[in-house]
Amino acid sequence: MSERVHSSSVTCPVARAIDVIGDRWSLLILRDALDGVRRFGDFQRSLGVAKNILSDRLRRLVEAEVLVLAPASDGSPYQEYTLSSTGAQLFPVVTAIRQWGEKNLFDRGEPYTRLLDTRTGKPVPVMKPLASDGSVLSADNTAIRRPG
Amino acid sequence: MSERVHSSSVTCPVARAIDVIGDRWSLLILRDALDGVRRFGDFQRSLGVAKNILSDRLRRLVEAEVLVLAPASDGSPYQEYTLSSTGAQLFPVVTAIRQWGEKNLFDRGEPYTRLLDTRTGKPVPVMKPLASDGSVLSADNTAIRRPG
DNA sequence: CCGTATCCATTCCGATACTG
DNA sequence: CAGTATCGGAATGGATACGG
Repeated sequence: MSERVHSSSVTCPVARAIDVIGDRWSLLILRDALDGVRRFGDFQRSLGVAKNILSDRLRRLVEAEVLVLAPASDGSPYQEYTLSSTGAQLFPVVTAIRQWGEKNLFDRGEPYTRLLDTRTGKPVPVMKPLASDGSVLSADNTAIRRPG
Repeated sequence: MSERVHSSSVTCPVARAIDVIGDRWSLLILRDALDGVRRFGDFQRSLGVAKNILSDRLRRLVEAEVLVLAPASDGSPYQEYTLSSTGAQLFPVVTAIRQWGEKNLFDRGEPYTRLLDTRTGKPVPVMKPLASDGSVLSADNTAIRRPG
């Protein structure tokens, strides 16, 4: 069911983009994918989402060609969900969201996690800097955020 | 009902941000708000959303302090939904989404609308440039996109 | 381990009617 | 014009149970 290939006839790029990634789980999946998560089970554990929902969202993202199913990478006989070049270009989107959240949704000194450590797979807690006066955060998102 | 002031105990800035703006209608409302839309009826016509839904989303955004209810601005005896400073900082988010959509969700030569003309209130159709080789779009979102 | 299928509760959405 | 109230259908979400 639901044969809609491209977002109907929406001519607004924002609206069309939202049809693809403007969903809670899809956005969270992308966040993880951009941090290197590739396996079904890893997404599932990271997000704590029901498997049927995860399955549905992953399928949608693959259909939208944001994710691509690749044969494997380690020994496992399964497939991985990797970012397509289109999907990789969502980095600025997720980064902008993250920066807005860091700056506006946390109190001073309140700890937050910045993605997962690419090595250990564990969240990396950091502190919102207590810097008193004029905040230094620029409005763009060019700063590299990867810990390593 | 629903007394959640801040997103439960989520420590990921992306997740917390998504709880506020990661909804289809909220994102679309923000898109319009960032282009100067302020009145209930204008949002309603622009989005084509049911009034009860719009009412709900606007209320949420006000509660989250992304939007602020201001007494008026023209003669009308009603209130307006204006962006708070926090809300205004979502510009990079919407811009990043728009750029991704423009670049990846439209065919070459396919027309799309870039927000609304701030004067006339009508959508401004533009063409995706046919530029052949290496795309110039940088990975950041610092470029100003306003037509005028 | 990687999914799919099914059941059930909750939420979301749109249309409509109604108030000030 | 700016909402609120209500109602029914659709989609979503979680928890299993099941099969490759």
